[in-house]
Amino acid sequence: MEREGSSNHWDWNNPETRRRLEDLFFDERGYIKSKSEESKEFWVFFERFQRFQVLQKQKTRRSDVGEEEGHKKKLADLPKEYDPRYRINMSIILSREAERALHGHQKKGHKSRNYEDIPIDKLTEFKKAILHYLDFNQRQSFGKLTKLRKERSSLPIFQYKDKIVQMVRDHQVVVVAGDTGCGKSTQVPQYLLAAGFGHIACTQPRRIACISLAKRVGFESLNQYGSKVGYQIRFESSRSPATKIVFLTEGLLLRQIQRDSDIPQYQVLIVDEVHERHLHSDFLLGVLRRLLPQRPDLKVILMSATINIKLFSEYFDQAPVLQVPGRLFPIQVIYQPIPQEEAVSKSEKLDPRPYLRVVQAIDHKYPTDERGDLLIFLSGVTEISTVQEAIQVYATHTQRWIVLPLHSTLSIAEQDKVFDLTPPGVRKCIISTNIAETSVTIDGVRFVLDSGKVKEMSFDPKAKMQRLQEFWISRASAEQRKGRAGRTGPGVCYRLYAESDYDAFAAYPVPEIQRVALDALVLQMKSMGLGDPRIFPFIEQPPMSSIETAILYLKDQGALDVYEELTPIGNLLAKLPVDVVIGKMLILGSLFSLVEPVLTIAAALSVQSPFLRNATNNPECTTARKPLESDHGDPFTLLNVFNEWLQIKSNRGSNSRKWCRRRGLEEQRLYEMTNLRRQFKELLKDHGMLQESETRTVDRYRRQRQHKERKELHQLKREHERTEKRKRKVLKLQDEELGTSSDEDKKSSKERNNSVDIQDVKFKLRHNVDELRELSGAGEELSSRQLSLLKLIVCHGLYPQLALPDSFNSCRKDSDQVFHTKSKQGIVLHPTSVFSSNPELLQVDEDQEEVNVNDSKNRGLSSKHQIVGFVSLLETNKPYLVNCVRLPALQGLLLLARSLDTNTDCCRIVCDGWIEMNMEDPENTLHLISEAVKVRLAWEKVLRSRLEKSNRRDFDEDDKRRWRREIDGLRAASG
DNA sequence: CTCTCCCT
Repeated sequence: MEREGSSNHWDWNNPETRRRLEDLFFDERGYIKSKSEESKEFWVFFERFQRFQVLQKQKTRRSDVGEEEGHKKKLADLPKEYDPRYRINMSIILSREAERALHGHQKKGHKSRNYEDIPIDKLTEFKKAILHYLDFNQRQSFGKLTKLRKERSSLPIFQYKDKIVQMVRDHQVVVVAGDTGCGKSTQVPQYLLAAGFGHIACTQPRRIACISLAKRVGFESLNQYGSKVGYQIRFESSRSPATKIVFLTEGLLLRQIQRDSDIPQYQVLIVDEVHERHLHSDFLLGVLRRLLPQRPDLKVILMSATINIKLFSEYFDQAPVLQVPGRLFPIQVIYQPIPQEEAVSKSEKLDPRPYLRVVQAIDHKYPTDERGDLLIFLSGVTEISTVQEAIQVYATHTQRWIVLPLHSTLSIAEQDKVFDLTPPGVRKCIISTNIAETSVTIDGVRFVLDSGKVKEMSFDPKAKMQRLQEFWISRASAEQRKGRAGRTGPGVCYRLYAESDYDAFAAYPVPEIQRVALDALVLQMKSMGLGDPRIFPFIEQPPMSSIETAILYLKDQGALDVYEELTPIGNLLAKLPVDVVIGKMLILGSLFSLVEPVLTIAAALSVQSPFLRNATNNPECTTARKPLESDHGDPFTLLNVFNEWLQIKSNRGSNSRKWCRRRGLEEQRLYEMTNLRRQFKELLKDHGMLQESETRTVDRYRRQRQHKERKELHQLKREHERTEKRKRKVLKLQDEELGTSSDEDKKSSKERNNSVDIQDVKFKLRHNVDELRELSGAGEELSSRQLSLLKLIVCHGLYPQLALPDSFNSCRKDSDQVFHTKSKQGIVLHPTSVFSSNPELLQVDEDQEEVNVNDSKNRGLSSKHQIVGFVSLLETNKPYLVNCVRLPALQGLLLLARSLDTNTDCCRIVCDGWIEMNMEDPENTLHLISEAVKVRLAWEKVLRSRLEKSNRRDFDEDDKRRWRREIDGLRAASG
């Protein structure tokens, strides 16, 4: 009776009821884990199932069709091949408690559990629902699996499956050449795994490719391998001991080889996209060629587009080649060379008219209800803006296009817009750099418009200057660009050059190794014991002058000795994943109690600038940025940005995303910096340059709070992962009258604020913000003494990258300030530099002189003169100094210059044979020089002894005391 | 008055 009664008032939706059922049926042994994401999914299913059953009862009350049959037909579209044999054996899915409850075997002692008021028919019903749920899921998986099998077997490469396996069995090196869409990157690793190979690594030039390939391959196997497919990139890994296939970046594999040249952890190495000819992949091929005889059991598969295959095959002793056809739709090519008068416009600005004409032609020729977006390839950001402006006018007028720029200096949010959808009858017009050639793949592109131009970085070894210049693309690039039109259907490629131009293009782009500075490469080669880099058998030799320049530079920097062997410093530099310049800062920085800001600056100079270019036009942003600017130079501005951001981060309740947006900062770059500085710190510790930090004592209250917060963060992360499915937004047309964009921005930013900031969650799981803030001293202002030491450390890293202001600068306007280096005259400040907008900081201000002469030692000397340290020299339209620091000339040069020459009466000092200082007080000059020499000797001694001891961890107390004394002396003298 | 693109 009682049971009947409670059954009538039964409510499946009662949370308490649900909790109790979960307790009873879901446990650790069960297929549905209690409180798991799956249990949530189950309840969603359950509600549908209940509704369905009610419906079904009404319909089939008098029908002969069994209830169960009915469900099966309605619940899912299942393939005919499904066989109920695949069903899970029910007996194992229920917890013991549940079985007892169902069979009424509850023992007296278990009364506390109190299931008796749950009616037995409800228990049975619930059990049935679980059964259906599991069955439903299995059928779904089964359906997915058959669909995937079909897809996989329709890939062009599928025909060659056995052939590939056989070739790999028979040869140590195999080349697989296949064009876009043949499926080589996803299938080859799986074929090899299925054939019994294990420990498979597949390298990719880009991080995102590693993640998406691991995801795709994991998905194709329906995660039946579980964690058997994974990826590993810097700072991120989904690898586990069970991983059989790992996708990793070329750079990461090279670091692994540097640690253990035999890489015993791998049996098969697949090097993908070798045709792209990146510095890393060319080097990796060289390293592997050396390794093969030592590892006869190692299998290497090179994967390439069908480009220049002979080169790769020959490099590996005529390795066999398998060519696989690609799968692209046909693409019509239309050559439309730019008329003479538009090709060379007077303003030297790109003429957008030929581009606009193509857009209009598309509107004219193709009905708006036909699918297809347009992708325009241009060489650079300014070109994109010019063309964008012109097309936007037309787009606003016709309401048929949404114009989107795409390049790497755009905020990540803006880059992601190219994946959004358009309203019906509207096409996307994506105007892009070569980022869309390989790195960003946009489906749905039907039209490609190719300018035929690309900007490429080259290197001038004489001035140690980077040069960014525009060139014609290669035929290979032209084909790659064209191919972007045929991914989802037949396409059209408009080329704004003549077919004869195309024929005159180079066949391939110049490999990176032949264009860039090889400092880091040579250093790494030395550290890997690869011998003389001049005679290393690269697949294609870099210019000998590049190698010589690199060796000379490394010698000059003390990384190589006269025999071109690694010095202790060089050895350490080779292990730091940064430019030599940054590595030197880190090494010197670790000798002082100023490591923390040095770590931050080194990290900041190793990532893309967090300052978004777009925001420079926004006056609100520039005002909000003002307080972050440092008088001392750009690296210090970056330091301020990081420290301020960290303050915001550790302040619960404040929104760092909003803080960044207001200042036009890309927060992602700050996250990257946090990861980098931690890696630097750990490497310096590993090599004995820093002492292990004492474990901090945290009071119990705080520990509890941290524990609770972490739990919540994990919960948020899981929640996010469950609901992750990226929803593509529908883009809006720009309003004809006034840009509704600002309104739109506000709205979308609000929406974004409401959702979980997953980057913030991940960041807080990875780093202890409070600890980070306290350790990095983010809240504290540096004393002027610390600041001046910090500058010296930074400039010691930069040395000899120093520039002198031209003596007539005070007569020039802000943007025309001229500087000189030893090897290059007439350089200007990059407009992003603080000094560019505040050039007076670098000028000798006669009024200020009075104020400065309060230090007796410096009386009458050029302490007011400033020299400029810079991180890099970049020539675009003009040669620019990038990332500048100012340094008091006298102090800086005395402490940094390689050579100091004086005349007999000491009224002149010539530094490094090019900077001359006129001294007013010869007696004091001598004193200063001897002080400087003392400091430099101490500096060197400390460094050497630290490096020599770096293999031993046990510094004795005497050492420490001595170092501290010397460093203090040094600090006093240089402050 | 401004910078192609990756990566340890």
